[in-house]
Amino acid sequence: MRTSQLFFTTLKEAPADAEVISQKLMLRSGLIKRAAAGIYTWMPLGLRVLRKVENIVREEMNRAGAQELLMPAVQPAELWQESGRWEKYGPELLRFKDRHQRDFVIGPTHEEVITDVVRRDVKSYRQLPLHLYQIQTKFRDEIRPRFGVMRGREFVMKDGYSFHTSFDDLRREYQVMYDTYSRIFTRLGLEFRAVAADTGSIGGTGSHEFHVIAETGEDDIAYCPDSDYAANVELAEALAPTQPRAAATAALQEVATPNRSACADVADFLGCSAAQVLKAIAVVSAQEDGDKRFTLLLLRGDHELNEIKAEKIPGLSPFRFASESEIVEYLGCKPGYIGPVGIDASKVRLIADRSAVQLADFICGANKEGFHFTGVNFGRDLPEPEVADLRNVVAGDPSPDGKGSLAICRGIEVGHIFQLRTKYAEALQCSYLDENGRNQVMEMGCYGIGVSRIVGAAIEQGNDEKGIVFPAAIAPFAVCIVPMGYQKSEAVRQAADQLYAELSARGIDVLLDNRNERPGVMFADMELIGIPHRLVVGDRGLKEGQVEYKGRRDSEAQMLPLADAIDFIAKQLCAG
RNA sequence: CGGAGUGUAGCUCAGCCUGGUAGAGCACUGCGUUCGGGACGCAGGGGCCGGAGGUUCGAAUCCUCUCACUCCGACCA
Repeated sequence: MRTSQLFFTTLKEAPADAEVISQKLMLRSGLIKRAAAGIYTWMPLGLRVLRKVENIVREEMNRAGAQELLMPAVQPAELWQESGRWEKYGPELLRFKDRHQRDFVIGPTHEEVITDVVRRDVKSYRQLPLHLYQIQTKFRDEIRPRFGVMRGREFVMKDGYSFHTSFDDLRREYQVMYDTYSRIFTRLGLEFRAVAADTGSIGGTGSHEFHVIAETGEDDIAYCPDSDYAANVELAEALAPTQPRAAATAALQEVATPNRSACADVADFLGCSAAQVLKAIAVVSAQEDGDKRFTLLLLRGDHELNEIKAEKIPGLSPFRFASESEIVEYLGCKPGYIGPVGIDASKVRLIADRSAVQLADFICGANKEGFHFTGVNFGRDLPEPEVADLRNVVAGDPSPDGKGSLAICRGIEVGHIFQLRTKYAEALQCSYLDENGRNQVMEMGCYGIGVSRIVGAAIEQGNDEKGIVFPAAIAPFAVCIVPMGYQKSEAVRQAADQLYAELSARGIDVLLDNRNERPGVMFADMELIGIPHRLVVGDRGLKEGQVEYKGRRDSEAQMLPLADAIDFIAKQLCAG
């Protein structure tokens, strides 16, 4: 392609509302244009990048034996009602009515549609296993779209669904996909990590997320530098301390802590560490009989509650945080000074985190505004509570695999694989006849890749002060030719045209900048849009029979004999 | 949903306090000079100052309402 034929415009300044570097650079380089909040047009240059990502994903999915299909973006409400998600999905699901007042949704995901497809046509165990996938535009009405294409409302996703006659076969395919995803992200040139994950709203058991490591990621990942353990902080287990609880030495004492309600403030005021303070979080859960059940979750003052872990405690789910008035009603005390001492165990359930229950001579609220207890001990001053893993792990915690300690980093979730089991197959009656002619519900897996998000994530990982540094595999063009005086020098024009023709003939994506621009403008644009390899053709070098080469990450350019340039570039591309 | 902020040219912004009928830089068009790191000069095109209503002789500017967008927060005591 020649720049004279390519519709692209670059900006010197990014729009003021762009927050993260990938968003700024995508807008400045003209890869995308914003149409509305979280909704973007992919311009020709950006679309080339998106297509390259898609094609790598497609190639690897096909290689793994999955078949591509394309499902509708607009889906009938009946399927969502059948699966139960019409009620459960919430406002992220964009719903609308057609002219006949029939309900529809714009698909945020396609479990319902694919299950409907498969249940209609798959009747026999002989047709299984089956893995179908699509690369398609999804819509989720996010509360706060941001970070450009990384949390857009409309986005491109590869979603695949596999169907099996047994859990064992599902697990086999799950492993195939784990390996396939690892290949995909490796080919894309991304620094990534596979992490154990919570299964979230889609449900099912067994799940891994694939994260691109980047400071601007929205997820915290706990990993062990000394082993291959990695998990989303949502899931990572906080092990119980190994040493026994220390013996009680202090006497229970009520102390005034006026206007100190936050744990850190109380600790400060009393001259100790927040780790010595017990934090009580009041939650309310609805019971089956409709009554409210009140629970105090006990954590060390320096730890954070992990709501996902708490949701998994029997009898607690679903829960919400107690309102101020409910706290006053149940405990007779304003929030900020509540604690587990002296409360009626028949009315209020006590659940302590594994680390919290380890405390001795600790500090907690006295259920009296402006006062805390010090020298508190479980078993002596209050009953032993139930114990559970309630908190987020923190850096330095022991790794759950027993091989060192955890570190925390940020990640951008670009892939997610699930063992759905029979959740949707059961709801939608997706079954087959086995060898004995018996009806059996299918086992399902589902596997997603955020195709458009990958473009943003790749730029978060690859950029410098000049602009984007694309991995070669997804750069809009592999090579650019920047001629010095294309419109003026016959020699330059001939050499540049010939290089262009030969590179094109080898199937290499090459961009010839034949604009009548000053060199600085061309250099700046080619660097901004992240072309990995650059050839500069000028009269100066041609006199010596040479052209200049510079890799996007190189600090210095080098001269090459003109005759060797094509082979040199081909070699660079093979090298990665 | 709560709080804060911003809406003026394609992009970045000034002007608003103290009302007098719209500006700069970048981008765009033409001409000329320039030409291996985002050139310069001259001449241009482009804005219902987010929308509606009000105050006023007169509103981008003051008041009210509305819409859009952005940021922060949404219970961790």
